[in-house]
Amino acid sequence: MKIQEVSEKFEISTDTLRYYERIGLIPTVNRTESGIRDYTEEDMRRVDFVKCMRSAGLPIEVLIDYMALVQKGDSTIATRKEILLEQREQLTARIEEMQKTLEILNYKIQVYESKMVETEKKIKGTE
Amino acid sequence: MKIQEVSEKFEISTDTLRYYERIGLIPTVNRTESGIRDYTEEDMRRVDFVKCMRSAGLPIEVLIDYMALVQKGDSTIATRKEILLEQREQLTARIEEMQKTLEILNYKIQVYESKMVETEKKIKGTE
DNA sequence: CCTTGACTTGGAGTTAACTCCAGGTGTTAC
DNA sequence: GTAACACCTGGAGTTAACTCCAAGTCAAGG
Repeated sequence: MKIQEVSEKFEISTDTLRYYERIGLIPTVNRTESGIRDYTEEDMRRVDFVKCMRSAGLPIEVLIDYMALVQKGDSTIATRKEILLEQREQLTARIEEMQKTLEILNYKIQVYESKMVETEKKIKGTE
Repeated sequence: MKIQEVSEKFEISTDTLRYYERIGLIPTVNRTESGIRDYTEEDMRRVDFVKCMRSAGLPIEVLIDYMALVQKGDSTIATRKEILLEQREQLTARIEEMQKTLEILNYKIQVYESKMVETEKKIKGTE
C-alpha cells in the first residue's frame, strides 16, 4: 500500500507518516524499485497501534523506546511490560482527572440551564 | 494572598500564574501599594477553575473567551452554555478514546504477563 | 543600613508534535 | 510524449503552553 492510501485508511497525514518513520517510531518502510514506500500489513498494524497510543496522549519518546524493544524480540518483554504498566497508570490518572472535570462541566451547564429557564419565566411574567 | 502562596496552594508555578494573567485568562489581580499581587478569594476560585479545565485539556483560547464572558455578566449566559456544551462533547470524546486505549493496554499487559509465566515454566523445566 | 530573598515587568527561549516547503524524480491518463 | 499529479528527501516553520531570564524594586531580619 502506498503512503496516501495508508494516510486515508488511518486518517494520518502523509507528512506525519513520514515523520514517524524518520524519528524511528515505525521502522523504515520498504521502498519499490523507484523508491516509493510500500506499506506491509505489519507496517500498518504498527501505524494503527501508534495512532491509538498517540490519541490517548502517550508521548512519542516513550513509544519510540517501546517500538525499538518490540523490534529487538522476546528478550525485551519484561521491559516492555514495565513501560506499558507505567503508561497505563498515567493514563488512568488522566482519565480520572478528565472525569472530574466532566462532572464540573455537567454541573455548570445545568446551572446555566436553570438560570436561562428563570430568565424565560421573568420575561413571560412581564409580557 | 501572595503569588507564591497561591502557587503552592494550587500547585501552579508563579510563572504560569503571571502568564495566565497577562494573556487575560484571569483578570488583572489587584496590587498592593508597592505593586505586589494580592489574590482575593474570587481570584483563587478562578485560578482553581482554570486549573481544573486545563488539566482536562481544554484549550487556553477557549477559556479566555469563556472567562471574558463571565466578566461581562448575565447577558452572556447562553453563549457560555454553548461553549461548555461544545467542550463537554469534545471531552467525552477524548475520554472515550482514552478508555479504548486503556483496554488495549490492559490486554497487552496481560499478554506479556502470560508470556512471562510461560518463560518461567520453561526455565523451571530445564533445571 | 544592609543583605537576602520575594516580587515586578517585558521579552526571549523551550518543548512536543507536527506541518510545510523547495527542489527533484516517478507515473499515469490522454 | 507531455501535462498533471503523487512521491521522494532534507530542512525549515508553526503552534500551544509554558518556562526562563535580566534588570530592577520591595520587605523583613540581624
